[in-house]
Amino acid sequence: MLGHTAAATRIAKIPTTAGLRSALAAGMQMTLSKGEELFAQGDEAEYFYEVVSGAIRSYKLLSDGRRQIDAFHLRGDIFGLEAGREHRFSAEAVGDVQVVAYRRSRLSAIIEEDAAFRDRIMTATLRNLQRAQDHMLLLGRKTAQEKLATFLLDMAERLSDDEAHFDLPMQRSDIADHLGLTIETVSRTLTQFTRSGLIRLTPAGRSIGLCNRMALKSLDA
Amino acid sequence: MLGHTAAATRIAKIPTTAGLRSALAAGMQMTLSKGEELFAQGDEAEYFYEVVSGAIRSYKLLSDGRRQIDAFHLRGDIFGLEAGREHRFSAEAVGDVQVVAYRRSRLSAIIEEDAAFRDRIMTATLRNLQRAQDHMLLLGRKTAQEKLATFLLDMAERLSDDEAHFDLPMQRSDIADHLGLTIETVSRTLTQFTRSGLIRLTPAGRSIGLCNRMALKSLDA
DNA sequence: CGCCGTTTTGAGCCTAGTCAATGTACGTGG
DNA sequence: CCACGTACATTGACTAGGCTCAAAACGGCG
Repeated sequence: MLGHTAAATRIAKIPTTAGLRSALAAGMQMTLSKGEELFAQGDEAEYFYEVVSGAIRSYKLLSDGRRQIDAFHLRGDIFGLEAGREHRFSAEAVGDVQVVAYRRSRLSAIIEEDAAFRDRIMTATLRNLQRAQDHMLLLGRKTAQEKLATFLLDMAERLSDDEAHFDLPMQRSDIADHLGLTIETVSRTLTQFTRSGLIRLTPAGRSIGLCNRMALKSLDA
Repeated sequence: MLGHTAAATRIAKIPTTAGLRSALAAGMQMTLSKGEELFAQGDEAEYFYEVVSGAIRSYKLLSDGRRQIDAFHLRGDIFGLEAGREHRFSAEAVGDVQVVAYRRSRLSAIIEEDAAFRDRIMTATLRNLQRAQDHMLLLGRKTAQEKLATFLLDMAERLSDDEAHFDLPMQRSDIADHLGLTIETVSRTLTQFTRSGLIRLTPAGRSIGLCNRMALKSLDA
């Protein structure tokens, strides 16, 4: 039904470098290559993560394979912290990725001792919630054009310095499963944007230039 | 375009009773009647809230009036806590509601001193995030039938003791704006469920009995 | 009893999905 | 260096699920 592929391989959770954030909030740095799975829905939530470089997609699946990517996590984002014992969604590397893993069992100790780290966790969690709320509005109420416009502006803000040009780390099927569309609709809408002079696409389709941010903003509703 | 009505009136934020949770986590109890607004998107986020009884809808609007209700908050739910200074969504009473308001400015003090309350806040926030993630899957990838099946099972779990019979606090337009559908589709799908013997609807359409939870579960995907 | 808000039902349409084919970039090995 | 294979993206023709517009039915309440 949907463009879901991702034959991800499980990665051994072995730290490559030991990064130190603070005495207690020690994190293990790890590297994942394209498509590798960080954790799967149902896995014990022993760690939570911070992205150092690259992009992580976190997603849920329906029994028949339909996929919803609820977020792309980029540099600085913290994710994978759970209220319960198990991860409620899966997470994979979109391209090559570096993350820092924090032990959840140490969380209460960290929170008790390190006020700054506690604030970061709380703020990051609240920001994830905010993003989720914005995204529910997009999924439930925006048209395909509006969805793509919102997505492009968001990616420009998060990926580029000049807000005008950036390289998408993910492929069309990821975008489709994030926006609740099909790859065909994503492709068609981007072509339409190109023809209208809103954006400029490189042949490979991964590099994007925003030519008319005003028009995109107005499509964003 | 959508079934959005809600001519909500602003409520004066005056405590009716003073409820005490713990020495520091003092909350003001307040009562709202049907349709009253607790706060609006853009308001300063001076308080966050816990539902004592009734239901709160929290939602976002697009410029043309399209509405997405991202959550219904029922007894025990905590909501309205923000990372920034402003509320990122609006909140209204679905019916008559009692809530407890906590001052956000006291939050850091509370967190510092009261470990149990801190855990409740953190857990509540993480649960809100989990609910949001589940709901994104619903909005992005489920059919109308699946959406309604999921919704009914969720409401049964949260509203009824026997998980078989309950009264919906909200009207069709609320359900529609929560599930990313129109009121017509909600109504048609419920009629269809009734004809298939999955549920039983009282004339008013607000009281619902689940006759075949198995079948609903399988629709839930 | 009659009004008003809400829900239900009906008919037709449109946006996005499905199915299928073609095009393009890139890596591999002869 | 080029032929080939694979994965990804684009385009086209057609379909369908859910939306729109419209009207009728229903329930609650003054």
